[in-house]
Amino acid sequence: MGVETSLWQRSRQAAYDEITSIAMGLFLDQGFEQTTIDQIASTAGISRRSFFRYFGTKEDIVLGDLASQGELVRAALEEVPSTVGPWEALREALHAVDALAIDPDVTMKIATMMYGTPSLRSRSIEKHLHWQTLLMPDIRRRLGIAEDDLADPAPGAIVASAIACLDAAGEVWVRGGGRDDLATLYDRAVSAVRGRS
Amino acid sequence: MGVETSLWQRSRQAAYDEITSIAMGLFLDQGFEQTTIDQIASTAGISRRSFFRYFGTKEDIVLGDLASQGELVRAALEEVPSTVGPWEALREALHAVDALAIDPDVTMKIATMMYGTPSLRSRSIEKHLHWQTLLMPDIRRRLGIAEDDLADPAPGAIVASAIACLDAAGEVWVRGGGRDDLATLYDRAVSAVRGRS
DNA sequence: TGCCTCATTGACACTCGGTGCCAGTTTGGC
DNA sequence: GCCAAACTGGCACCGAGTGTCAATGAGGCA
Repeated sequence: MGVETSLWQRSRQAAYDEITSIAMGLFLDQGFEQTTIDQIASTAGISRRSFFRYFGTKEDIVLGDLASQGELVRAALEEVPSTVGPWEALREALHAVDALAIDPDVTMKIATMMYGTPSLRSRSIEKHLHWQTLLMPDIRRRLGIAEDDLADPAPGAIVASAIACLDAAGEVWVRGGGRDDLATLYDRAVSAVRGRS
Repeated sequence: MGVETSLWQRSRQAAYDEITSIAMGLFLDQGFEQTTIDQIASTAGISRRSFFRYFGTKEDIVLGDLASQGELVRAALEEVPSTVGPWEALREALHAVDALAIDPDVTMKIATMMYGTPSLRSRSIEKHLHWQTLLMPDIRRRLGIAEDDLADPAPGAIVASAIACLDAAGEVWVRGGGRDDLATLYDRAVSAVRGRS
């Protein structure tokens, strides 16, 4: 019962958004590692301690959405009819993320920063690992493997490979300055992996 | 000129090995995150500061070898005749790592720790990412792609997928308590990814 | 044997990310 | 207008990692 988004939740969200945008500005301006949390907090006008009530880690400012995006991909994946094969289904599902790219210029800057900052890169991999666990059950189902059969490496391997393809495509996309289309690069990566020309 | 392994280098190596073994003992005993560097240092009878002259990070104690193993795999990969396709060649090359497993019991414990400790897991993935850059040139050659053509996501995708398969296989191997053969699991993962049966 | 040199070492101080705790303040509900 | 619950800021604290510097110890050389 009651409204889902209480007044409190909304103002909290507003603060969250503002901190994010301020921090992002600092990151893009002077680099991720060169920006300290004290700086972010004081710029945002909050205490250092309060910052950690909004974000668990510094990396979460950049990657915070990634966790929820994982849920999004999972939802999209389960929308795909169960007759569709794993690869095709994953292709569909991963397109859900694609739809979020708002400003391509900013996206490019963030992506460049991510590929160039070790701690960010490693955290993003961790998040992708989490995607893997989210998507695996569905793929396992598509392969006709029992829910509780954890002895088959196939589902994990397929999901991990698909994500690896996305990653490889992303890297080329960044290196190319965003000239190519990410979806096209992804398809090319997948067909290379699967052997089909 | 002169002997490669000076007396000094050798004693340093001995100290390195001893610290590693002491730290590993503590890790396996009380967990990675529960073990502090101060504890390692004092147990090993060195100062905290000296510890960081042997290891850049805490994770490097566990994963230090992984970097050099990457070189090993690269060397093994380049041994494989250039007529052999990328997947088969990678299969051969990755077996080079397999040969290092000395004590299967200890290997199992370390692997379990690695898959169960977030920071270790992400660091190990980072190292694997480094493998990727090492192995890509050879695979690019095998695919008949020009050295300077970086616009094709294929080589990176294939290498990353192969490593992802190894990772997925490793996870299942650990979960299964080492009952299955890692090489077999890897093969199964790869064939699942490539669509063959 | 004694000296010179240079790498290694330990100690101290410091930065930065992250957490636990507590007391004060704001906010929503009644 | 009051009460309880949640938010806030400040403080102390921990652990990882780095810079600096003085002391020490071993090897080379006369």
